[in-house]
Amino acid sequence: MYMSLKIALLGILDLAPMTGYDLKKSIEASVAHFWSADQSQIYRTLAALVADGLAEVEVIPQDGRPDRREHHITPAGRAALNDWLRSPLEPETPHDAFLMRLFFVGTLGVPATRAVLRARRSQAIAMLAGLRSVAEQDQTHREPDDRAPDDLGRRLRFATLRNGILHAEAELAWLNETKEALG
Amino acid sequence: MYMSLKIALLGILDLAPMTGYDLKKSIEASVAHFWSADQSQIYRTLAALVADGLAEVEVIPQDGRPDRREHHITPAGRAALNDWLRSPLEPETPHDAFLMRLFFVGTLGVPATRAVLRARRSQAIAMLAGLRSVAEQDQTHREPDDRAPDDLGRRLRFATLRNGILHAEAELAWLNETKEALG
DNA sequence: CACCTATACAGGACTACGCAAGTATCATTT
DNA sequence: AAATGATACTTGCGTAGTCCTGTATAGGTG
Repeated sequence: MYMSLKIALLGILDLAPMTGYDLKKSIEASVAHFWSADQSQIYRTLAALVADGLAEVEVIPQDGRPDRREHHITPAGRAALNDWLRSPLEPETPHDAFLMRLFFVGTLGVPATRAVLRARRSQAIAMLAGLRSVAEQDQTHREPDDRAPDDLGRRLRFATLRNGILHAEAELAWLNETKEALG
Repeated sequence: MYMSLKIALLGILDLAPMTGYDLKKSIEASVAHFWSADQSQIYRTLAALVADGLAEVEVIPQDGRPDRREHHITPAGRAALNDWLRSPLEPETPHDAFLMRLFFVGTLGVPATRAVLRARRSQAIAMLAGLRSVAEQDQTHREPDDRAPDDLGRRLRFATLRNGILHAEAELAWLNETKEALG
């Protein structure tokens, strides 16, 4: 959890300098399946990066529109990013509201329990469909004979999608198993 | 995310009245695989429940030790719990620091990427072993001919463990697939 | 012409949470 | 005799995050 939005911003700024506004859109377009951030939180975190010397602002005047405050990653920022990427992963403490619901819903009886499981099933199916369509586009837009230097990065971005897909499938398998176990 | 610790506390207090201290231990013993909470956060949230009329305190003097401030769920608390259990599940916005790491680690090259995946593998194996041992104890301690009124609750508590196990297995399967994909 | 959307940012109010330390006493262990 | 661990709760500090509102202006749509 710690520092993760800072890292997300540094990681994206490492690919290209951009404004807070651009970052918000970039997050929605590329890492939304495993991370999300509020607009105001992005601006605040960006200000923190600048304060820490990890990013710098280049003001680009525009007419009509507000100035672009384009943020560039600094060498210190790149070092902080790389340090974090190589640091040990702290095992995350789980917070799963759905499992909590299931844990306690038994007192309301079998019909209420089934309703909770059905709702989860709908969500899992929607999630799976969303991930699959993004993954297909990813496969389609890919050059057939890609020997580009960012080939590793592309494979890894695809792998994060596959992760979501396999977990969504596991969730559906678990839902079937659990439905059976309720008789 | 919202209200979930309140719900966890109400859910546990619905089974038996207890102190904040007891709640901390109860959470560690029963829902730790999908929820965790800091001690001070438990006390704060408990105070909020009392302020909202969802729980009441019964002070039980003890000699030597501090008084037990035993918290009991109120009818309003039970109603709030049941309302939440029947409310629609808000789809959770994901925050997965590991996938973020993987997404950006490509710039550091294949060896650093493999290191990240290996670390994840160790964690997944440890997680799986932990869940399996809890699940086995659960199976063993269970009465063979259980027709108790809380049979549904017991099955659901077991189902939350199975959920964790299936996801840990899915994670390992994904790790194997991803390792292959890196060549 | 009114409304909506996009671009671009700022700031307050609030919730949730974790870490750390402090207060107090008894029982057990070294 | 001193350290530790269990019971039981409190307080302060800092981080991370959301929601909502406000400030501008340009361009397109009904």
